[in-house]
Amino acid sequence: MKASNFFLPIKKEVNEVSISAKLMLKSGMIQKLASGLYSWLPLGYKIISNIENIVSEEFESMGFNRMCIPTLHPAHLWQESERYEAYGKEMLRVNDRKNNEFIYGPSAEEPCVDMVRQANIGKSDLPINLFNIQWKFRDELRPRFGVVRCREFFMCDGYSFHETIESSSEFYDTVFNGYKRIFDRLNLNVFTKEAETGEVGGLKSHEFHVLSEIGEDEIERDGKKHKSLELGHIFLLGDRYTVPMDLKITNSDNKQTPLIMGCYGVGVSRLVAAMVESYYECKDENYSINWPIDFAPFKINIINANAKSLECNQLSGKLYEQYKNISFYDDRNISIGQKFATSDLLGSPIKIIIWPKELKNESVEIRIGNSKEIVKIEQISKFIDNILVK
RNA sequence: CGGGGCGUAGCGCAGUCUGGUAGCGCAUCUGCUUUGGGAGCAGGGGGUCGGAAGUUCGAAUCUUCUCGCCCCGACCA
Repeated sequence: MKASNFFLPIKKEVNEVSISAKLMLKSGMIQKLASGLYSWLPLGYKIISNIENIVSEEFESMGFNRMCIPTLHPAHLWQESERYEAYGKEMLRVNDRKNNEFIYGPSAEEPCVDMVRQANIGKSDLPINLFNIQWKFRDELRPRFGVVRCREFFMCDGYSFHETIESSSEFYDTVFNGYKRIFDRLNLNVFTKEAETGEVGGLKSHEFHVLSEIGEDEIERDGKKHKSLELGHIFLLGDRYTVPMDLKITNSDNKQTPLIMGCYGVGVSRLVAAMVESYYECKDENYSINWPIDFAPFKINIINANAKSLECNQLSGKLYEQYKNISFYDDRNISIGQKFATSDLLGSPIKIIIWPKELKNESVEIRIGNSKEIVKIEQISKFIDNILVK
């Protein structure tokens, strides 16, 4: 991507409490539309999509099938499970033109049960493991910290259907371990804790937390109090939904038995904030982000230090052609200071700076994290490829 | 839901107490000079002060109502 073709509205000043919200707004990742509602601008959308892909891959590798449930659900499904009343004001209720009642889903247990129910399944179809990554809405009392506690958020939610508690419980453990892999891949240092099943209900649940300034729970660690932020929550639901919604199969004794269900959530949009929160750096009041190479919005940032130099333009353009799909090429005719400021917020792990003076020695500067090296032009590909392979 | 606060140009703010029809920084536009960490100079454009009603000769400023937003608490899979 060329800077001149990319909508990246960087702001110098934003008024926000949390660092992640500040940086996400500043760097042009998101924009506030209303309280608790954020638009994802091109940069932010790349990041959330990368994370979505990682989460999706891991869910598939655990044995889930990806599907997609609409954001609007008919109210009657939620009346069947008796959560329509229980959810209270957090649930957004809307009517269509025929005055039928709908809700904007805060979760999707009910429609997912309905999906399986409609399929008229038998014992031999089990287990069934489904997930979707979809926008959810909860009308929070007090949205805060940008996309950390917002009203419309992007959530990955998995649902499992088994014949017995034993097999459901076994799968629960598979997901428990799968979650650890997801957070490992995202370089987030999570810990788990047993939790109340609360509104969702069921037999047991575990939460996945990361220590964070913007956490909303308080926990004790090494005798000290820390704030922690919940990123995931898994539930062994038993027959909490399958009994009231009448989802059952005929077992080998020719008896009708309710399916045993599990549900597994990960806050994808919240993950972005958690990651910004853990990858930012601050030097002399200048904030920068350092994205790990696996999910950086752009792996390579090509910085043309002088867009008026024919030689600089030629080499920059050539490098851009070579790494087009993974790079951001700052081709603008602006001061180098502004390009570095943009670069700091973009957070690419590999930065190639084409300086006129270095170019005279047939070299460019390459920065990886906080280290810099002068690399001969003919060595660039080798140098870069070596880092990309790792 | 209780307490506090804010709403003035795209963004960040001053002006409100003590009424006299708006100002600063950044951004933006034009020109010239610049380009090794958010360039400099000169010139220009953009708001009628969240909305409504009221008081007044006159309201960003005072009064009332209303909408939106934020912070603390409570709440939160």
